Amino acid sequence: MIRLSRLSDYGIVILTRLAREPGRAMAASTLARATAVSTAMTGKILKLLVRADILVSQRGVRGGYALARPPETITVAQIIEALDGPIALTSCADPLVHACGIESLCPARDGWRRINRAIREALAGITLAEMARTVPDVPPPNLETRPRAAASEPAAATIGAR
Amino acid sequence: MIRLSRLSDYGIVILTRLAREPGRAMAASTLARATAVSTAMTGKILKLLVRADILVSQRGVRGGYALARPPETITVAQIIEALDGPIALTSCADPLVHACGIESLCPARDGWRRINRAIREALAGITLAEMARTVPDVPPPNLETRPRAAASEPAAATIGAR
DNA sequence: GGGAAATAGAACCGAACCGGTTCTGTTTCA
DNA sequence: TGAAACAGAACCGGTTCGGTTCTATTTCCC
Repeated sequence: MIRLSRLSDYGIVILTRLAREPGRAMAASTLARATAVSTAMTGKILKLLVRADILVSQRGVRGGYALARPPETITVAQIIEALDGPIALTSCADPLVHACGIESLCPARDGWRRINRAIREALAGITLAEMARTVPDVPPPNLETRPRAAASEPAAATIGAR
Repeated sequence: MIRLSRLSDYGIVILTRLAREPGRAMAASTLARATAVSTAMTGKILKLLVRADILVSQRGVRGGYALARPPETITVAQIIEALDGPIALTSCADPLVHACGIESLCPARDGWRRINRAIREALAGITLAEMARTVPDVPPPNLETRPRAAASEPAAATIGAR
């Protein structure tokens, strides 16, 4: 199956959490608890998202992370690109990389490009705001203090059956 | 980056080749030569595609592989599912698997489903016929006898930059 | 009828990649 | 000045993937 790396997987969960209170900044440790993603992993992800200008960070004692822009303007495609690099099923379609060697002959060349574009557009069409909006009406019961037990299973669990 | 396994990568190339002459059956070795994919790999892929009813096979001396249906009815989604299993970026959205543990709380749950659907629809919207149709007008110069040199690079080469 | 050609299927292996951790450095605030 | 928090890089073990190899079975043709 096509699979999303856990980095992106967790990243989206974390951002979704932040998007529920767009103004508020939260510390990495708090976000880790809120999403049941390990603190180390959370930190790694948050740093990557800062570099991609999706988050802004405040260092120091009262520091934390907050969305750099309104969640309506952040797309899933941007998040995945920030965490896992360019969205392209095959580099065949990447005009920069010439790994193929038989590009000019490759009968599927244009097809690849088409596929990649379809995927990218699909992911660019979903905003973080939409992701956060789909939370059930019931205000999720105080995730922050949820017993650590639930954390044994990673938040947005794993990947397709192999 | 979201990445497509080489199985699917090569598979699409191979099928594209077959789709250029939908009626004709070709031996695995011939297809391998035509696509510059190793014979072993080609064989593996072809067998999987037969199991998925995308190809039909004829055993024995004059055997070979041919499309089981017109290329217009074969979608990229079907091909990928045949070779790599179900298309789902995360199993979070798979109603069968309950790996998450905190499903009912997961704020991104519906979002995942939305993402997965978008991807699946994008891939289901591209048919093998379309892939094959994009071959440049120039009839590709007799791939069957192309010098083996070109095969040092795999056909539809690799995957996003890491 | 037998052998060659071709597919079917499973098992196997090395290596790259990924998920995850740890450590050190820097910034900020009280 | 020290604790809390972010920044960044290095590191490591395990899983998975790409690819090969081997054996069995089918079919055609001489």
